[in-house]
Amino acid sequence: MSSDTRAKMVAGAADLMSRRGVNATSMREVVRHTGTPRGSIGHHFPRGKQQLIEDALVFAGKQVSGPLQHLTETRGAVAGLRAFIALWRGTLERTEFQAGCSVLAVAVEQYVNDATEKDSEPDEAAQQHLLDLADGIFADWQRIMFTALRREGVAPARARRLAALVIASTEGTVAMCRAARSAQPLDDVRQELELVLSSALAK
Amino acid sequence: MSSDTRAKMVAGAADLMSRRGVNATSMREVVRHTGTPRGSIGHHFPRGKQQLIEDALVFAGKQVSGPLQHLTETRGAVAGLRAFIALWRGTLERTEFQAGCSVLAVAVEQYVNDATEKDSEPDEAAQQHLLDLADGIFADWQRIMFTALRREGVAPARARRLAALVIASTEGTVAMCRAARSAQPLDDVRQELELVLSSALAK
DNA sequence: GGCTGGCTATGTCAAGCGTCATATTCTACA
DNA sequence: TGTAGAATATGACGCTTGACATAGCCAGCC
Repeated sequence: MSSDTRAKMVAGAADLMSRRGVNATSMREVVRHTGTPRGSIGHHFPRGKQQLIEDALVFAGKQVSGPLQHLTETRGAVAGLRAFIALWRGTLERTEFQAGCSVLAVAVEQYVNDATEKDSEPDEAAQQHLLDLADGIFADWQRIMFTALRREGVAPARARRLAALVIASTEGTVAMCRAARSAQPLDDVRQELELVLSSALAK
Repeated sequence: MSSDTRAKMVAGAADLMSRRGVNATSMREVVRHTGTPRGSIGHHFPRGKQQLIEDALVFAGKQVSGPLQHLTETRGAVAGLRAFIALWRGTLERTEFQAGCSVLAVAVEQYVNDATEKDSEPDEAAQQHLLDLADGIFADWQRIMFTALRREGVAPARARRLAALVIASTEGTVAMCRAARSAQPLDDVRQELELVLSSALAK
């Protein structure tokens, strides 16, 4: 099957991006890492690395939003928060704190493509597109948490702020855990976030 | 003065790192961007790019911890939180949401040096050192907030958790603001964090 | 069988990278 | 004033990168 190769490339790119970031992830390393043929890149990704990154991003986004959506719908906002954090904790510990969030990597870095030429600007449009994609994924996660809070009676504005707090603090904490090679910050933040959410729900 | 050139290189590297990330920041671009002589790199940074990054990191760390420490000491934890967030908001808006936090960039990326050879491992020790540095800076900011909370009567364990929440959520929010090209998440998160802190202080 | 079209394999290319070596200029002190 | 040492300028080297071109493979269908 052909799309098997393509899927492996996308997953491998997402994995490498979450470990090394966007610019440190080369297409050659993706194929090395996944055992996929180098020559197939041009076939599956005619727009090159930019396209690979885009696909890897939405892949990574769905990997999170899937479980998150399911759990908030079946067991509520607090359970969703716990699952969200547990999911990142799992990623961190499974990889010995080497992998983080590839969406955050895109939001923090600036993708620069070497093989672009002579126009005045490097590739501002491409970078904007990646940022739009990352923004959309963050917004997606936030919307899931927002909906769960609304369903449990939290006022719209408050729900928006709380959802932003949950997503942002978790993302930041994952990066800090990577630096500290410890999951302790995640536990600390989870504890405080649970307090905040349950107190907002009790009102 | 010689150290003037050196200081400009460090500041320029910190700025570029906060915009593009570690790997997308080349030494050639640092000297281009700062108008400093390329040949001086070897003089001021005998250990090369690794050393430049390290110096830029502690430079960026101090730029934040200075004001943060001063404000928490003179006006308390909540004022410190407001200043911390206002500081990042200023950076975001001044650069049209192009610059973020260079410490976060180090925590999210993996620095890979091209010009290393033939040993089995690339440069694991160098990367670990950068992570240690970033971890130390995060811990520094956290300690300042922790101390302020303690001074205002918050129990040690709680103060540690709250400090972690403040730093992590702010870092995450800054990255999200970059992706969204909007400071709205920062406002949302600031509002919720103020609620949390003041309620913890009221106890 | 033969052919066609989706894949794969491999090599080349220009450009950028960090580092090093060398040459030149500047500067401060004897 | 003379001179040593710091600072700067410049070019070369080996390497990797993304992109592209060419050629080989191997199904499925006439």
